[in-house]
Amino acid sequence: MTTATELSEKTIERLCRVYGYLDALRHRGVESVTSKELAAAAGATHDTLRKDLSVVGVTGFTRAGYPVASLKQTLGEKLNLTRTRTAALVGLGRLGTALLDYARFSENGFKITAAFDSSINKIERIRSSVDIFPVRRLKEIVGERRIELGIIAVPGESAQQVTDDLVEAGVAGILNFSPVVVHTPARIVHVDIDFTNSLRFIAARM
Amino acid sequence: MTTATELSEKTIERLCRVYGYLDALRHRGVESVTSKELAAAAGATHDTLRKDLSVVGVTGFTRAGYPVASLKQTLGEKLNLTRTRTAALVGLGRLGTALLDYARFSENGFKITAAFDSSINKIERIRSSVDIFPVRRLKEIVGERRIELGIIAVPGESAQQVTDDLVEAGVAGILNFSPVVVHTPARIVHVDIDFTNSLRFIAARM
DNA sequence: TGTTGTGAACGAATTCACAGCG
DNA sequence: CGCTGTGAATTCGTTCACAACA
Repeated sequence: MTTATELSEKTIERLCRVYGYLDALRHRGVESVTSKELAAAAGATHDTLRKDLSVVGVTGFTRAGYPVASLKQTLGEKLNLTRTRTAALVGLGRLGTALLDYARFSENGFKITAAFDSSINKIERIRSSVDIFPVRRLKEIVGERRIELGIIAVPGESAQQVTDDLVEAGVAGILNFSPVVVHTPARIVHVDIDFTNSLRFIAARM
Repeated sequence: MTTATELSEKTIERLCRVYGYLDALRHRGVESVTSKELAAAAGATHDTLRKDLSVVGVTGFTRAGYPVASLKQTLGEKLNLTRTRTAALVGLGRLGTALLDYARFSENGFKITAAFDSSINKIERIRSSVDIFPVRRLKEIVGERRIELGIIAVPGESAQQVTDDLVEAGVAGILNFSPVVVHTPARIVHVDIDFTNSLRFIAARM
């Protein structure tokens, strides 16, 4: 049943985007959508996107597009996106606090259930419904609460240390906003997002 | 001289990371570095990274690593990263204001010279050294000031409109933080960063 | 020995081309 | 006719293997 056909990273990324787009369509009351439109929303061609869909077993809609609701449901199951995930946020600088109440996380099944900073000052000052702790309690709290994801918004100097602590505490995934590439054991999935590097990339190509 | 050997996107991305890492090494006073270390900093293997370097003509260091300073210089020239670029920031919500004084931008040759929001309220409230304007003046200001880059931090609903305006005003590159994939003419280089989708991607893989 | 440089082999991903369905 | 589904061809990128150098 669960065809663990090892989806490629690119395929997963595109299908995740499609999933989000289908959600938006559903809210707008749209019932049917073509591969071409989905491709545009995912930033791909329709060939590629249909191939992605066929890889996860979505097939048989050989008429005029895919039904929004059921496709979303199917993708949600295939990508394991139906369950809400808990996350720990580390670093409450400007970016961290912006992420702390980034509404789109909670609207899409990601719930930040603990946040950490090294400055007692900040911990006391920030008003939030999320529990905030000093970073030295990271391993303890993340472990106890069985938090699944780590979101890193600390300076580059401490990013690898925070990564190691999160891994030791048992998270399965890490989203790293610091400007260094962090390293994890192979079983941990992580993504590095470096704003400055994205600007460099753009500058180098223009 | 300028071997426009059409670098691949992956190569550019990695070399940009290397460039940033070399800068950090230089500040730490390190003078020499191996391809292995550069590869780790870029999240790649040393084979791949050496191939990247050879593509931009960096070769001939067949002994014990590359000299930090001169390699940084060379990459800076090859990637066109030596000149400071101006950027316009659109959207001053939580993320936008965080980006407004993200120190790493200015430290790395990117200067936000104008910011825009649709809310007069916010425009008046935010204290910043950057000039802030109502978004309806975007085309006018970006055009006049010949701003090169656009950074989008508005909700998904307005992202494509803002994109179109930026393109019309003449920017050459766009960094889009909204949760939709925006579309531009082929001559414009743009990258879409969708936090929620990155979390989805991680969740789907764990 | 440890490191660079590079052609050759390999593998992955996209695009092409076309059959089939409504 | 427009859309889906999929094998084949092609392009692209990485890894391998090894020579050369210090």
